[in-house]
Amino acid sequence: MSQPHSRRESLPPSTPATVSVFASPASWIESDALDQCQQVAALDGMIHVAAMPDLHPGKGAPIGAAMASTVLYPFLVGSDIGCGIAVFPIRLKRVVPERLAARFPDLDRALDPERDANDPAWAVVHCEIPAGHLEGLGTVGRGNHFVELARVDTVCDSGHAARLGLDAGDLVLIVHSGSRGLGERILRAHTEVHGAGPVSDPAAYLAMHDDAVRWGSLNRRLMAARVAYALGAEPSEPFVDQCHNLVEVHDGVYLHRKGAAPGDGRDVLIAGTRGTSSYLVAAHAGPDANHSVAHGAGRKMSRADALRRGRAKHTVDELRRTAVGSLVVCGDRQLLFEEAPTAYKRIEQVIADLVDHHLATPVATTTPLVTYKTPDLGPTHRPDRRDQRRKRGRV
DNA sequence: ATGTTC
Repeated sequence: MSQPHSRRESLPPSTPATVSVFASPASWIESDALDQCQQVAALDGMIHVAAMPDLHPGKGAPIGAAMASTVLYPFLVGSDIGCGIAVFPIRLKRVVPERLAARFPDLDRALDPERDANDPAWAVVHCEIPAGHLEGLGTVGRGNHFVELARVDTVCDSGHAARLGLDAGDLVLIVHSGSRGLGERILRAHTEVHGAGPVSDPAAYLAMHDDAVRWGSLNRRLMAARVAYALGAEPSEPFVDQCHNLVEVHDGVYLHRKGAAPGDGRDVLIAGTRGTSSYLVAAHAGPDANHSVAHGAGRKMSRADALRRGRAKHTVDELRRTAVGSLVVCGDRQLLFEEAPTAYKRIEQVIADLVDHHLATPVATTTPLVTYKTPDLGPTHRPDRRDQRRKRGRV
């Protein structure tokens, strides 16, 4: 077993917080992200920072880290409070990716209780809408968010998979999304007064935070139902739904997760990329890892780099029809380059690091068939001037 | 990641 402390940085004696990086030397971790871990470790009240193998630099705080502290810092969770990944079983009669891709609903358009009163997706809502927040309900958002139809590929632990009711060849919907404008509003309200400082009233923040976590989970269920109906299937209960951006309170300690999934005995889907497999794992991370595991492959390049280098390296067509034969529904060219599989680390290495450090055990892999990002260029699309210029050139 | 955008 490789030691999680092999990369423990030397800390000034005045800083009691420890930093553990759960990655092998073979895994590339940007030094900026490690610097951010040290900056977090130096915050008042910080106890322990556990960095996952998908660690990469974020805005202020690193992404792919679980941070335990006696003080609650909203910026360590970020604006997308409640973001997570849910996996739903889905049964379809015919699986023709091209046909299915064309049937995905418009997940940029929110569900409106009045206008869409008859939408059957509302059936999955069994509670009040958290915070009464209707804006953006049922929408996927942007960035690394997606809704993916995938097929269970390799079953690594047949007993565990059977307990979940999963078998090789089964179809699933993977939904990665969060609390949209609600979480952003909650962080902004804090930041406008306190910046990156701690909350003065943890209970008040946590009440709003918990609403955003519930809203994010409900949003994933609503989207899964919208997609299931649109593809001619019935909605289903998720067998995995884990939030990787949140704060948990344990015995007076605030455990901030930022791109780090709960790893204490739960099953987690660790997302690959739009063009590579994802891994369903049984997570069993202990206190050294702040009870957390990775949440995905992790970015290897910044969005700006991915855009610049991707334009030289890829065509739009190869990003929309991937190496594994899956389709990517995405009418936003820039996003397509930013989210290119080559902009991410290899998911196999991330999983290997978790296994080597005894944080997780693979249960099954999934292979994408159709990944939805944002509505495709429709038949009514009229390219603007810039698009026309690109069309004549490479892109 | 988000809402907003002269």
